[in-house]
Amino acid sequence: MIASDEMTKATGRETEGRRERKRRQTRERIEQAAISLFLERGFDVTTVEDIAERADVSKRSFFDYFPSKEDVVFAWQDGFAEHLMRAIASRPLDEPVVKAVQYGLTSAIVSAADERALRLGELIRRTPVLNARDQFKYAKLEAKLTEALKARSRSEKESERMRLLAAVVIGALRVASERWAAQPPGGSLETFAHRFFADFWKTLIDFGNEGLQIRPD
Amino acid sequence: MIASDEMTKATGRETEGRRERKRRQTRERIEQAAISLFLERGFDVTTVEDIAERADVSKRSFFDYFPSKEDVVFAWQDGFAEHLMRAIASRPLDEPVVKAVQYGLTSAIVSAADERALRLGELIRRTPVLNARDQFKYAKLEAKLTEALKARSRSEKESERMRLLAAVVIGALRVASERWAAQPPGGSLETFAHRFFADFWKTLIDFGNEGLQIRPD
DNA sequence: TGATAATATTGCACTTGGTGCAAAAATTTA
DNA sequence: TAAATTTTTGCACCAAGTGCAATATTATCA
Repeated sequence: MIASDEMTKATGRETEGRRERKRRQTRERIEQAAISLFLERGFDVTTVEDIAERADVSKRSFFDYFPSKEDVVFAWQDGFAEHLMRAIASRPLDEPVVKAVQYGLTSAIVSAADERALRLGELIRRTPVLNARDQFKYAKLEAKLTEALKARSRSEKESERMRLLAAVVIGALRVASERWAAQPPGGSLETFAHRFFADFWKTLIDFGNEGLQIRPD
Repeated sequence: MIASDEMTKATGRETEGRRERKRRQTRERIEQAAISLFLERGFDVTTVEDIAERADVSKRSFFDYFPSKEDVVFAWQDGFAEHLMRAIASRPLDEPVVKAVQYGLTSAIVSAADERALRLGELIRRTPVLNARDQFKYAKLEAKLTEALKARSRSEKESERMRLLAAVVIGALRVASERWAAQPPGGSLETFAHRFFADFWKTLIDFGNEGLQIRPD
């Protein structure tokens, strides 16, 4: 139990008994074994037995730590949605939603982008079944974002707009992550995000204006 | 072989030998058996053997017609992307892209929305694994749309904008399908689509304007 | 400390989706 | 009718995942 405070590596070591510690260690061992095997050989050709063997646990135990093979790849991402929710909730209520979203997303992105994320991103991109699941993650993220935004809105009308904002902004997130991956590495992610969003809002206006010109054929 | 001309029910019956005819009939039998079982009992609890039995073929033969259980649900959707591509390609090149997209999408939606689509939509919505795959479909659709739009654009700059347009518009499609499903049935889909888009473009402008106000904290 | 309760780990049998292959059945062609 | 082609099937097999009961480990408390 209690996977809630994995962040308490330094602070809560006193309260972490042998049981919790061993369980955490085992989980980390499994995760490391799995990821390294995935990167070495590929996701599909790596069997759960391979992973279990390298992590020195039984195949059955693997499923006691992760509900599926795929979940090993995506477990670390779980924090992203939570971070985003918290970041948005922490913005002042009188702030324009769009601004709250931009800052929330930027904060979540920056905190999630590390070395491992890049390598896993590569793996996900070149593995169809992981790719599919990644899209599902975006959908769930969109749902959570919608929820967070609706919580800020006062009218029904505004709520409907928030659903649209979430959809549009998660779409932007997908594009942004593509562009960031295609960029020469080393740049500042904050700067990139800021520029991307600025361009994005401008482009939205262009699209909107073009769309408003449309008259029935 | 030859799944290419399934539309030739009336016209090409002379050229369709016993082999092709039986194969088509078997495929339809399997599909019907599967869908009806999915709707009766649910997707997860229906086994391929159940389907094969109701369709009176062997389990092995099922996989000769469909690569996976999920594919039975999504096979019919394959036409959507093609229709969209064709619809967009048929719009005049000097037409604003946004207009071409709106009309292309509307056309594809209208042609795809039938009785079966609604019931399958319900099934997909309440079955997580199908839901995931559905999201993947959207992603692939987005990729195809991007491709179609980039084919229309002349500059690199414009190409990048097209990637954004595709993302934003497919996001809109997701929201639109939600709203349509939540609506009292019986209305005109064309009218609904037209109104939705009009509202959508206006909302984009609002979001864009809000976004442009953002200054660094 | 030692007994006992709680939890973690494992082995094992089982179900299901999916594939490869070769034999058998149906269909077309000569 | 015989030969060639395609379809269908049976069968053995692999891998993901689950349920369950037995065992081992750790925590608790008298």
